[in-house]
Amino acid sequence: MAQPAWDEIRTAFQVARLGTVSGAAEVLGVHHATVIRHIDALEKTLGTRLFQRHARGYTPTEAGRDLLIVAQTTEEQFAQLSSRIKGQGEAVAGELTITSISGIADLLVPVLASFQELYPQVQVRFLTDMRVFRLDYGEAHVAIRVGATPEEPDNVAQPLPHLRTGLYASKAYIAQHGQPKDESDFANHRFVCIDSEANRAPFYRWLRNTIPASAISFRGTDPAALEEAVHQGIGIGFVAAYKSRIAGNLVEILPPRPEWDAPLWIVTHVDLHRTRKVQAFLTHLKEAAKTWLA
Amino acid sequence: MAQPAWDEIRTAFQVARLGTVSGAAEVLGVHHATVIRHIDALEKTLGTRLFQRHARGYTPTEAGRDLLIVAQTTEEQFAQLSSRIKGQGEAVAGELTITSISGIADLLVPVLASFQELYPQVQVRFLTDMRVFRLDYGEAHVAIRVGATPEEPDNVAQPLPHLRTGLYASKAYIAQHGQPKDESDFANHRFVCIDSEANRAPFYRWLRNTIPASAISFRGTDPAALEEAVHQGIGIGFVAAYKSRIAGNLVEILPPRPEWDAPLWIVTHVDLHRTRKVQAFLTHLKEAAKTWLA
DNA sequence: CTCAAACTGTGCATCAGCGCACAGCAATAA
DNA sequence: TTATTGCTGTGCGCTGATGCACAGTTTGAG
Repeated sequence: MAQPAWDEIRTAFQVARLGTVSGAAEVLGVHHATVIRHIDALEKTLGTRLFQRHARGYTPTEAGRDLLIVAQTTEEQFAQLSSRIKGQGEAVAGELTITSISGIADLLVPVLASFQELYPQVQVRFLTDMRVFRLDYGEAHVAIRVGATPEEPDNVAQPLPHLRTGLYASKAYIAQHGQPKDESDFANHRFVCIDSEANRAPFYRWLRNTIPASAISFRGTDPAALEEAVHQGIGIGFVAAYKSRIAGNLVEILPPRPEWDAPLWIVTHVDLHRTRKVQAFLTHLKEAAKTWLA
Repeated sequence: MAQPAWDEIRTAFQVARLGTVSGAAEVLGVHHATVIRHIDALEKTLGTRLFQRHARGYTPTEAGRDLLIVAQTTEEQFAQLSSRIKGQGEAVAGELTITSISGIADLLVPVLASFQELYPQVQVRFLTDMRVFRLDYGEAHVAIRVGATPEEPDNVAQPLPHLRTGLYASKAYIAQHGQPKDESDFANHRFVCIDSEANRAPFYRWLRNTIPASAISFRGTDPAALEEAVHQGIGIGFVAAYKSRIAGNLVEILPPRPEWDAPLWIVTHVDLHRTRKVQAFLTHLKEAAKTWLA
């Protein structure tokens, strides 16, 4: 059975509220003939008269009064919704979904925490996964990406300070195997490396080219596991510079080199990029990123 | 500030619910291009994106999810309203407003009582006044009129048994003044008459023509007062035949004559005449009217 | 009684919104 | 890889909804 058009209900609502076709037409900003046609159409689909017509106006029938009550609340609901939506583009509140690879979670979580402290009405969702979340599917407001420049057409990408990586060993490893004198000594040591040949991280390519396979004593697929291996003294491996500073039990074998740097990107979808909530987070993140260099 | 069109909100609601433009178009029975245009227009008036567009569909933003929730309840409200209105034309329930002149209230009230007993879900409003209520202003569902054939264009009028009127005196009057032997004796008696010369009731025209003014000892404007005067023994006067039967303290001076009869009419507005509720009352009233003759 | 104002109602011309058709893109299966 | 399916997006032609003008009615004031 045919459902009535919502616009016709709104027209009927104004007629019931004001009592005249002309008044409703003025409020709705249409010609009064349009109002009459809406009412006629609505009554036809409902199969009942909504109004008693007379020369001085329309008086609602029982059904018309029923519609008046229902549409009244609808009117209010929509008005609230409208102003809420119009306002929320300007308000820093509601959900804010951030995504990144899990490897840099400990870098971001403090930023998220301080951001939430700054804007208590924001509910932060922090999604990390091996796969790349898609902004154009609305999966997140902001993505932190590491690696090559994002090329998606509808995304806006902004650079963050590069993620510096150096070669480290734990104090436990040094105590057991000593510290390499120079690069020629590396063959006599034990290294930790990613298992995948396909991994395109520049420092692992360097490692595969420089270190003989025999010196690589631990391989794994999970970056977090490799990092833990370095901490446990299993071997020498690459660790992000900021993590080594936090850890305290690591000895720098080779300092970070520019060619090992991984570019960090803030990526947002064009549609959401302009909103004040996203902008607030972006400035906050960029501000926090300055301290990463120190 | 411009309010969004309700139809566009409904379109956006279906898109948010189904996730695709095409799906919403099919449900709404319009072309998918129309759906896209509605969304674009709605987002423009709201000044915010409601959906993230991608090749596989539309995923709602925060604002879109907000709209989804609000419009969801609206959808349900309207569906309920729609079926309620569609059904109520067929249901004998809700308000039923009856109107008549106050003079025949006691004739109608028993009918109303038994009707309400028959259909307990009906709430009866019984309006009586000196003025004639106007059906085309929606003041009542059914009017009981007495007198000339109603001529209003949008009203449907059905005849009821004529209202018979006779000349009566109370037993108290008879005890004091005796009973008139014949019409020539009327000049020696006391009569009760309406005060207005303009009153067109046929029996009062007869009275004004037949009874000398000197014999009319009580005049008034309110029919109820005149009737009470007859009961109190002030004089001989016209009383509806059915009332004299009920009263029991009245003596018939002249029996009802056909030329004194007042036509009774059931009048309804065309728009409401077809509804089952009104029809139910009409049949009930006509059935009850048959007993008035007995 | 007459006039003016306010309202409904309708035929007609116009224009905006609609459906249509096609292009383009993404995902899935073979 | 290629073919297929299902989706979005857009220009074009047309239909149906809209605005306009005028007629008819009622009400209230002078």
